[in-house]
Amino acid sequence: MAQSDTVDRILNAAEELFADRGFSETSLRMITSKAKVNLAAVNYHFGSKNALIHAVFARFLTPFSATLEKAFDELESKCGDKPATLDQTLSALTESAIRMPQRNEKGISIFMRLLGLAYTQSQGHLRKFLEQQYGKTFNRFMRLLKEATPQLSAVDRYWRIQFMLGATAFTMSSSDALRGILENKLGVETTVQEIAARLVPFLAAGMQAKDAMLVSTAGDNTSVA
Amino acid sequence: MAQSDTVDRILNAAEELFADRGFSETSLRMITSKAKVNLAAVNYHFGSKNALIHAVFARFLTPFSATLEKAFDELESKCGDKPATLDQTLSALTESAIRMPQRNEKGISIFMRLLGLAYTQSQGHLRKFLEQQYGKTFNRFMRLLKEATPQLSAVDRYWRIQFMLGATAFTMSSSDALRGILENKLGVETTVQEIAARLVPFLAAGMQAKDAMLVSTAGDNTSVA
DNA sequence: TTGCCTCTCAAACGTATGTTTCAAACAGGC
DNA sequence: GCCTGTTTGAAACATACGTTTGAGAGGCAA
Repeated sequence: MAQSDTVDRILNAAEELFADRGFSETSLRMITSKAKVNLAAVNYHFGSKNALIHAVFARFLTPFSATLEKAFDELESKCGDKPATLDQTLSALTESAIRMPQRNEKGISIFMRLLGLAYTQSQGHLRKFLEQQYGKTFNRFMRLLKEATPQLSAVDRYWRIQFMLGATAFTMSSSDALRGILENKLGVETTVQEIAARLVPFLAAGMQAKDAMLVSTAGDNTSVA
Repeated sequence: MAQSDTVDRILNAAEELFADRGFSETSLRMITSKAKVNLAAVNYHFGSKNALIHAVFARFLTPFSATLEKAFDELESKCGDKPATLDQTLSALTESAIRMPQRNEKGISIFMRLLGLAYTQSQGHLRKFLEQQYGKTFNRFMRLLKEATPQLSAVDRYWRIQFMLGATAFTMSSSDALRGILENKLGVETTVQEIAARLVPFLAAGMQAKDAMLVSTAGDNTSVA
């Protein structure tokens, strides 16, 4: 009983503190005092701070990538040999995220912020870990995106995927702060589910925008459907 | 001669290292050794590490916000009492950024990445500094965006602006790396100007996307006007 | 020259970090 | 009971950090 209890308490505390303050700004002493365990417990159970970071991600990402693979399986079998649409592909992603069993009400938002930090904050070891652990699923998602946007040139698709990733990672990485601002300014509360529901149509519209490469400053319209 | 030389070398080194590694991950010793100046020079000339961070931002943002204010002046006088379009507003921004005199070829991309870090990394002091220093210009930009998208609710507009900022900051921040990948994979060269030209229609399409809020996963919807 | 002010330099300071150590407490099988 | 392997605890370790100190170098006016 002692073992798993300590490990979980460390993971819970670390997850929350990392999401709040980033990785380098969170010390092991903050984590262990929040978790009410001894300082040495982290190195005893995980080996190092970096390994703890990996464990925090693995605890969420391993079941999530399994769920996502299943969702992709269903999507592909449902579509037969037709390619899935862009909306279907993006929705498979967001719905898998939302349906994950959550430890508490903040579960998703904490983890979205962590993912954003992982992408933004240049932690070499983390990126390597995520890539070799979950790269396969990520590449499958990219393939689906490609099949869903056959009208785009490879170059256009490449850049627009970067735009999508940017909007997502950036928003999620600061979503707590943004939500706070929104509540103060407009008096509205927003859940992560709602943000995702707003993000998907934004991204889908952007991905399918008509090219306006030749329109420069002086000119006028960019036709958008 | 000694003075300005040291100050500039510190600023140049700090700018590059911050963009590469983030603020907390960059030590004063890294900065001073890259700049080939004494460690104490930072505290002598700037007072503290935080003040150095502010100075790095101010060196770029102060002339940029002046350029931007001028661009907005021209835009508003050109449009008379009609509101400027979304494309015009976004283009005023990107063109002002592109036209800024740059210290070197990496100028823009480095600074875009810094802006992204400032937003993502929870450095309270930085956010306060930027807000009180350049909040006026930022609010003017927000007002233009508001007038350019009267069809959006305040909440929708708020989130979509966050998505735009994310896509922009994220893409620009790593545009050097992304450009390299693109050249290797597809054999195409891309300039920052071309990326901006691709980004603007993507953003404009996203901003003007039809809402799909009622498409929800399981049961409940999230009512937001 | 002398005096003054600005700037540089090497060294040190105090603090916080990740990690290690080793003894004590605890569990379960014999 | 005793023994064995696992887990906790308080303390210390080595290192890196931002910052401060005080001596001295250099330029410039009187």
